Amino acid sequence: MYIQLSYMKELEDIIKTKTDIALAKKTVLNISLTNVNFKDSISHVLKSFDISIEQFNVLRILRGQHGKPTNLQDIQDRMVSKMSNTTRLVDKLILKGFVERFICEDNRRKVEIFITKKGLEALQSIDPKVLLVETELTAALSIEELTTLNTLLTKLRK
Amino acid sequence: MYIQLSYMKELEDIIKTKTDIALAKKTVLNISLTNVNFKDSISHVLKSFDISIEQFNVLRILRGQHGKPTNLQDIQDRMVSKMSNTTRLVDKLILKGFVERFICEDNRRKVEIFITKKGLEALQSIDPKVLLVETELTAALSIEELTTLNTLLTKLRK
DNA sequence: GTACGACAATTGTATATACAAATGTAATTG
DNA sequence: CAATTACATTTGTATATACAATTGTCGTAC
Repeated sequence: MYIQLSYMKELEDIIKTKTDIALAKKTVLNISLTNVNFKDSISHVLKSFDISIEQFNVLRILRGQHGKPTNLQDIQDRMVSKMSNTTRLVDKLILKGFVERFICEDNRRKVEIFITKKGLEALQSIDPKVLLVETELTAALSIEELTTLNTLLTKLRK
Repeated sequence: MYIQLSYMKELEDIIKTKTDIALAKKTVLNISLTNVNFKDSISHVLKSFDISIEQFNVLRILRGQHGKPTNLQDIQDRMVSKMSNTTRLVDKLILKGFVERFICEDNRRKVEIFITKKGLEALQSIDPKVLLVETELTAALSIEELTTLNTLLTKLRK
């Protein structure tokens, strides 16, 4: 009887563990698959504007500054995926005329980056297209379900 | 009264739309952030084994074949993020001695790729470390919550 | 005020990825 | 059976990313 109980307990642990394993792996895979889907769709939209997702994100960060100067570190800290080499990403945006870069007079080690009128106009034409895709991408879930999803994702990163 | 009702209706629509917008954008961002978190942690573990996530995934696909020959297209179809150039990824794995490549005798256009003993051994030592990280990454949610999360993610991709 | 460490950004280099063009093989069609 | 098309992979090239080393600037301690 003792043996049986011990055995049962062990088996329960194994089953529970295996469920945990499967769930953990499944979740990581599921997030990855969903992210690939999202990224592909949004990249596809941005492609016609000759801009990458990261460049788009940086432009939006700069717009959110409302003219306040932004240096490279600020940008990097606020970027979704901390990519190395924000310098060269900004270079690309400068080449396209979407941003300007000045040396900070208070601290000559820093640079100040501003979005240009052209950059703001580009964002204005891109925004609705991206929004449309984002809405389509999440259309399969109700508002309640999306809210739950966001709550769980936020909790997951705690 | 008519005007008021009409106005109310309009406002409701605007609020609803704005909520939708916020939720759609928030969800896309949340997935991206979570994915970056996951990827960073797993990459960090794999780094000590001198292997990338994509290489690790391909090795696992090959192991899942249990000796059945696998060609490049099969691998590509089963990869999470359809990267171009599986050829060069396999090249890296060959250099490390983790896989072997043969020309398929039935159809000389195809190549057959197998995981080697060394590759299987590498996977065996990597697996528990990755599993540990995956478990830690999902530890903030209960089994019920993780199940809900997976259900929602799956539904989202439909 | 000069020597030192810390800071902010840039540059160099290796590797990774995306996409198009090219190579070699097989199947099909007249 | 020669020519054409489709298939499976590889190669070329441009761009992107990761990481380390370097440059120029600032703050501080002596």
